[in-house]
Amino acid sequence: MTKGASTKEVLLTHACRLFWSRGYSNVSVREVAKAAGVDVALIARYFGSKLGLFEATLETLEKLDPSAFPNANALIDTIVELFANAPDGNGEASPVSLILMNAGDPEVGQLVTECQNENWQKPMEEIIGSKSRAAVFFAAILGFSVVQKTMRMDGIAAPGSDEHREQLRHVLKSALESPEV
Amino acid sequence: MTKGASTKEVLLTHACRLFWSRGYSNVSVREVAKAAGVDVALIARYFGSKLGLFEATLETLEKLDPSAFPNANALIDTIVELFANAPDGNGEASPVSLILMNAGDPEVGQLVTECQNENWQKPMEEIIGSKSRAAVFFAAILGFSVVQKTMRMDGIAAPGSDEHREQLRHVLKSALESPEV
DNA sequence: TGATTCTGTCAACACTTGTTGACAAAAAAA
DNA sequence: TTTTTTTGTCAACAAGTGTTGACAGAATCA
Repeated sequence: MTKGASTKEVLLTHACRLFWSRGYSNVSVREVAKAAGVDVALIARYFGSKLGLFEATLETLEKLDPSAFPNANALIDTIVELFANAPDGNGEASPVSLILMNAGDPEVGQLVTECQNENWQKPMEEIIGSKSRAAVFFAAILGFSVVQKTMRMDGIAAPGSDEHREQLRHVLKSALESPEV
Repeated sequence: MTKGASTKEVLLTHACRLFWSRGYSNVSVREVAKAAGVDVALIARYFGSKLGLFEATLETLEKLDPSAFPNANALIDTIVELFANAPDGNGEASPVSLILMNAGDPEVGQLVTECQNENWQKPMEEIIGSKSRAAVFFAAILGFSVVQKTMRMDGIAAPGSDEHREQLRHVLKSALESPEV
């Protein structure tokens, strides 16, 4: 447990790691508590409930800031580097794992969908300037993320390599050229 | 319950619908049994266990037959029509929801990954003739599927419309032009 | 016919789940 | 100091989980 961090913070840290890698329903509050090295009851105290804890993990996610990107190409650059520098797949949080892994539970699924919409989708639409292209753009990110991080397909080059950057860049670039509807 | 179908078949039908739409861990055996209108114990009898029942649902999935596709364009045509004619999102089985919804449970995740690999990925590689392009191709299908069926983004045109076909076709076509690595 | 297998019902099992409230120790405030 | 608030511990609850075995009726076979 991180030195100096409060119990609440420690719980939140481990909850993020566990929920984001294995999904809401595959992680029990007892497991989170154990990982954090504290008692289960403290989750109820600090976050009200398991769902409250999950919500708190969502709130730690940063919102994409449209003003930080002059155009869509700058967005692509950032995303490409983000994927290139990501540790390759072990319990790493990614938009996609969050969304789909939790789509099975209606209550949780709605939380995740709203979070995705506010933090990523809307800003992307603003940067890209097209609702349909933004949707296709996001689909590309999502698909690539799953195939790379979750499924570890060997058709995808090693993260960090030039080939990997080219693959992802090509996908994102062509998403921006998708037909507007 | 479908007239004339055996109990085992009825169970399997409802298991497919439930598991594929909400994921393994979000569906209990009692729920499957109730939907099928039979007793819970029959699941153990006919399928051995819950995991056995899930495995059985995977075995009902058709393998993609490479010999049925002279080239990659034919594959695209088929997929585009598949998506166009799909009922829009209610508990419909799609490769993607299967894969990610169940990635949280190691045991289940492995089953799904193997199934995907055998039934779809390998045949696609054979048709496309490139491992890396096949991976990107699959990523495109996956991303598009989630965004359309699970998230229902309104940037994606209505399934069945010409615009929808154009969107998907563009995505798949450009995946085939991705850099080989 | 009787015997045997198939099919389904029921109650219970051992276990995990999220959640709660009583209680103690430590810290802060009076 | 005494009092109050914070922080953590413990045991237990009610509900749900997958699974099991004993049992009864129906169907099949001898």
